Amino acid sequence: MTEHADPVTTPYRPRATLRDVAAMAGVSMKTVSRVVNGEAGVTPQKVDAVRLAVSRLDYRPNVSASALRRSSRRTAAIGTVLEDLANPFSSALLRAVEDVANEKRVLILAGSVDEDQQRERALVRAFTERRVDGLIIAPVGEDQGYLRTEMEAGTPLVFVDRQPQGLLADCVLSDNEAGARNAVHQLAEVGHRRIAYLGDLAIIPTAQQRFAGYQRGLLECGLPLDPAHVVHDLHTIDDAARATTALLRSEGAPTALFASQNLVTIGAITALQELGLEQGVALFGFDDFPLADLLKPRVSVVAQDPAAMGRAAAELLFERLDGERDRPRRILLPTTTVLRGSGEIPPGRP
Amino acid sequence: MTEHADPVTTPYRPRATLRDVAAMAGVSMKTVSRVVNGEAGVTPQKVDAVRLAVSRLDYRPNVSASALRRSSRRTAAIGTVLEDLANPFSSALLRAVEDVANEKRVLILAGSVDEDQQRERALVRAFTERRVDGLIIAPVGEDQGYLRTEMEAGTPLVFVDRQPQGLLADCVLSDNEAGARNAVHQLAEVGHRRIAYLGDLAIIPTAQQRFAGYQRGLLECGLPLDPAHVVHDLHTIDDAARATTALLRSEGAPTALFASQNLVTIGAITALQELGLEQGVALFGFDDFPLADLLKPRVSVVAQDPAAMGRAAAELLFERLDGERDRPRRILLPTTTVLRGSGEIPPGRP
DNA sequence: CTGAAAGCGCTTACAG
DNA sequence: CTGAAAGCGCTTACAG
Repeated sequence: MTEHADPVTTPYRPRATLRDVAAMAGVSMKTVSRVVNGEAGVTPQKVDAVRLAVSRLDYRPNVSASALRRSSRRTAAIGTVLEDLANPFSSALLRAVEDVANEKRVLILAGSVDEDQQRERALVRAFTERRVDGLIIAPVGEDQGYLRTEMEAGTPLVFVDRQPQGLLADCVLSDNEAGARNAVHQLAEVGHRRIAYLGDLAIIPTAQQRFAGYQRGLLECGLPLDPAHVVHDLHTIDDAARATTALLRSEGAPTALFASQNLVTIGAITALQELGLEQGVALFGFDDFPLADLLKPRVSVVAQDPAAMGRAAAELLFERLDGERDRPRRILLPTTTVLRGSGEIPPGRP
Repeated sequence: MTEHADPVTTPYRPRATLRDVAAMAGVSMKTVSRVVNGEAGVTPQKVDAVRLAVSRLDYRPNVSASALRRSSRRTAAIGTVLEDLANPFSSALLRAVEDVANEKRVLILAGSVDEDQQRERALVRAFTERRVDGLIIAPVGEDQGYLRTEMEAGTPLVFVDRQPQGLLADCVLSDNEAGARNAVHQLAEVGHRRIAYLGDLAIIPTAQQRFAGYQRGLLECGLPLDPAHVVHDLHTIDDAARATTALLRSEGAPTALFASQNLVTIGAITALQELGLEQGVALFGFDDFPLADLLKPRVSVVAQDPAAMGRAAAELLFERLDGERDRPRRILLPTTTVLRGSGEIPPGRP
């Protein structure tokens, strides 16, 4: 009992085990196991004795130990690998995953990758070494083939936001291209002919899709693609603000801006406000954000639904855990064009 | 090998174990264990043989199984219990915890309690049943005494945002009272004498502290506390907007508003904009929020630093895990008064 | 330097 | 209805 006592500091009181409960209740470990797991076929008398001992010892079963021995081998935990737990997109997605998992009494291990391939692999490895029952991943690496063994071992994998490469697996995506295209159509309809593209890192697949949608939109509207109006690789608010300022001060400045992502949109707004042009230049953002409708002008956006993505991904995952063995599914969620004002500003006079 | 084969669907390929690696490498399990854990004293020849087998079998050690046997009993995972993983405060805090934990190669189990005591206990129980190495908790329950056994068993506990009740443990708090008091002083300095309080659920300890700060501020500035200007129990944007509208339409309406929380501030802004009063009524919010400085007027706030809270909490926790056995510490983080414009609007003429 | 035996906390597969 | 023995995947504590 006191074998682990530390001579220097107060010893910790070791946690009670199944064996301790059995000893106190005067039954076998197997009987305690039955009671704790709610199995039928135990005398009410013994059930009471076990319950009493459990509560006296404040016994907490060791779920890891039981998972180790159980035939299902389930740990009742899933891993969620996201871009950045602090950003609104990732955190809304995570919360939706949590809500679905919670109904199944499953816990969430979560981590941020920050656009770093190494980190993606390190997190996945750490999660699989804990034998999570499944993984939801917003992939950043260029190849997810390293997950093949994991899939073959029966761990369901669902990718969100971006498609996996080098691996066939379930995924849940936003229709990035259609969303961007719609924004361009909307701006063209108001009369814009010089619509700039402000894009995130060009290596990001979703950024590529949004750029493709921008190009298609221009084409469909009979507008030329002006390379001077295309800026890639904006990853922070400051990046975007600087690029916007430069663009608007240039010869033949655009009359409308399409910002391919949250932070880029905010950077563009910052620049527009500094230049006093927020009512004079149209702006469309990809991704909605809190307070977009309290700004002046209110900000028009192509909205994704991160909560719906998280929910869909979690539901796919749990279907797999329930035995669904169909071929990989690909869920494409539509975006919503939200007209609030900034996207409807007409072109000014040249 | 094929004992678990399922006749109906493709069988999963069972994951390789230490035993499999040992067999393939032609060494004992103990030797594989040594290599995998980087222990010295193994012939380079055998190290190579083991490494080869590990990579051929794509062997992933089972961390739960090893934790079960290890004397330290560490699982290299901590639990984080927060209000709502989707809100900016919780998610910024979580991300900071993650960054500290990541350096220690420790994973995060996370969950939301949504102001629900039952959920707090259920999450804590689920985490402890997985034998997390420590817990960071933003408590909502009125009593955390149920965690005593856990503490005695040696699991470090750090509370954030709110103080634990019925339990002495480390905690990291914002100085809510001082922050609210400072806001009132600021508003009074500009000339306001009728400053309304818009508060969150009165049962929330931090709301109580902010209300106390509001009262103290009024007292110190020689202003009367007008019960008609105090509204409690606003928990959503809509609640706050409605209350603000009612307040501003009433006889002897306030000339300044103190909003005790994020969503309440946003609700107040919504109402002010609808009434066209955003430039005529002063507003101070507790808690900063993204875009506060892009609104018109820019929103003055008492800023907390959720990332600093998360970092401090995680650092406390890891100090405990490193053996620190001092008495519980209480870290009180100061707030920052950020003057942006809305808090400096002077009172209009009555 | 290496490995056989025992055991972490629990469940399985039996036998009674 | 109940329990003794074996074993999940790994590390400990030894012995050689």
